[in-house]
Amino acid sequence: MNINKSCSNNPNYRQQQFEQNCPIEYTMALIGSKWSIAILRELLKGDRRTHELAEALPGISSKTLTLRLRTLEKHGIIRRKVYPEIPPHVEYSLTEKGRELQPAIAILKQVGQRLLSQEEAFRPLKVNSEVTQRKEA
Amino acid sequence: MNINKSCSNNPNYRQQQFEQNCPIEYTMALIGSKWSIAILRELLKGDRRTHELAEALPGISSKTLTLRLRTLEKHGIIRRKVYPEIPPHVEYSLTEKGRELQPAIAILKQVGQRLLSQEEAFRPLKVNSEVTQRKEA
DNA sequence: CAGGATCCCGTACGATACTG
DNA sequence: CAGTATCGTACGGGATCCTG
Repeated sequence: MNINKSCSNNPNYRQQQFEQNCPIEYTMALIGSKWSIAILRELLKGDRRTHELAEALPGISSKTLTLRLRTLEKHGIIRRKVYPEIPPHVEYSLTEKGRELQPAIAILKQVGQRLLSQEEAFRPLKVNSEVTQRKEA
Repeated sequence: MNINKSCSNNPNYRQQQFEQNCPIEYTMALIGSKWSIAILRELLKGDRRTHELAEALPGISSKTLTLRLRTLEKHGIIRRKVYPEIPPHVEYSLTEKGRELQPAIAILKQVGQRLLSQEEAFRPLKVNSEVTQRKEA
């Protein structure tokens, strides 16, 4: 596991350029930016036109939407189909490769649920640094 | 699944403050920032002193390291033990809650490996937008 | 309708000191 | 050794306007 070493001392973390070697960084580059997962979740439900995505993701800016879509496309995660009509018609769909992200997204959700429930249960949520006596003394 | 709706139109994504409801956002708040996973992976190997972490994570600044550690601690992911000695001695360890992040990290790695191998296999890596004829016509 | 071009801002992170 | 304080920067992302 050379991941700790090679992974994160990388200024371009979560950018188009990443360490090229670290699988974790690669995944994070795909799903780590703000709207990526939301877009992917939407496309997991089915193909979507641009404005359908925009409407399903209230708050996203058109700039960010296209930027994320371009990046995902670049990595072969989604496919972009242009129907040369007027008005324009563009449809996005997940590729097979893109569907492989689903388990990752699912786990992120599962783990989050478990951790959230624990957070509610104990309600510490504040720094509870312990001061301990010397280890051996 | 109200996640798309509630999840990501949130300006504080991946910050200490998050939507409080979305599990995915919560997980991303924990592991989404640059050095989080690297730190967690190191602590998964065993308890670590501050400088041990710093040395294992070449490139991280002391500021960022402590910031990440504080955040993780705040969420009950790690534990901070202070041995009041001179020179100071602080030791970090994963909590039980923190260990639950391991499967997520593992999946991120697995998925990344699979996707990376496909990337090498096909080497498209460029935008290959298709222009298609009208759907029905 | 899809999306490019600008302008702007918050902030996460790095570099570099400096303390107890 | 562990951590804070300060300063500077890059960049992700929002808002707005504009085009084919």
